[in-house]
Amino acid sequence: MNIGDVARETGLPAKTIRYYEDIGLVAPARGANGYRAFGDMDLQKLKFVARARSLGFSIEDCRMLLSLYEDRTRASGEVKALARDTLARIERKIAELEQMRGALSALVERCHGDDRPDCPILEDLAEIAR
Amino acid sequence: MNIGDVARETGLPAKTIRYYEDIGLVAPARGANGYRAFGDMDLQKLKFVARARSLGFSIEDCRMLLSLYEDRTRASGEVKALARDTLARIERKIAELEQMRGALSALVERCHGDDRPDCPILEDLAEIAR
DNA sequence: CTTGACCTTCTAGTGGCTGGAACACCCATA
DNA sequence: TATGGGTGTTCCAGCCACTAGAAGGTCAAG
Repeated sequence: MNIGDVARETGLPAKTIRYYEDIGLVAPARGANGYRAFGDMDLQKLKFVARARSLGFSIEDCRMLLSLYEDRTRASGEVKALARDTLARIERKIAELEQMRGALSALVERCHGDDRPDCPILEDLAEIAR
Repeated sequence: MNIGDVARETGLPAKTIRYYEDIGLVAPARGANGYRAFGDMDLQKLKFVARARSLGFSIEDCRMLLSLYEDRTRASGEVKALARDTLARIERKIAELEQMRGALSALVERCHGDDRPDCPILEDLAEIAR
């Protein structure tokens, strides 16, 4: 399989796959022409990583998860701890964004948004700067 | 005012303030010793930016907002449009993170997280990779 | 034989800082 | 007057996870 096929299969851009090779997440073989030759295992790994990334795991988490996945004797506790940390990080981020959304949407609602120059949004920004 | 005072007043790290000068958001005067000498307007601007950043506006948005703020004749519609775009971006990000949270928390709950090697989290990652 | 899709490597840029080195300066105390 | 600690300065490098783009090699169809 060439990189384009893998990109289609995994949904990852080819650039990203090359980057993942660069940082050592996968190590595809090379054909005589210098093209990357991806095997089934490479494809599996990349799908695994794509899924983990979509769940919010960092690249380093993914590296860890891959090695845990390959270690048939690992305890599920390790994986769960990693997942819980990730979940907590996601939840903090959500809370932060919800805070922003609340404040900003209140301002947007109060701003009439027409041709007049007075604007509650700028007033809020400036007032807090006082 | 020296940079340290401004950092205390605005809550921004001194490094960040230097960076803001670098990219042209503020242009403090310089004293004879080469130290930045911040005036009241600089302080106001930095507080304005800090507030705008905390509401999720990008640096480029902040630049725009500052110039809109300085333009006494600008229409509030421009500001509102910028704020609405920012709000939409925040809402998309929240939705994405909530999606992650849902999927990941379901997995975390199903994982017993003890010494046994079977782990629904890894199984999910691998299964989708099939 | 040409076209066009694909592949390669490489450098550099994104956003918004942050860390650290190496040096200058200011002020209070001994 | 020495000195020591807390400030300030510049500059370069690094973070994360890619992404853009240039310059070129390869392959299959018509």
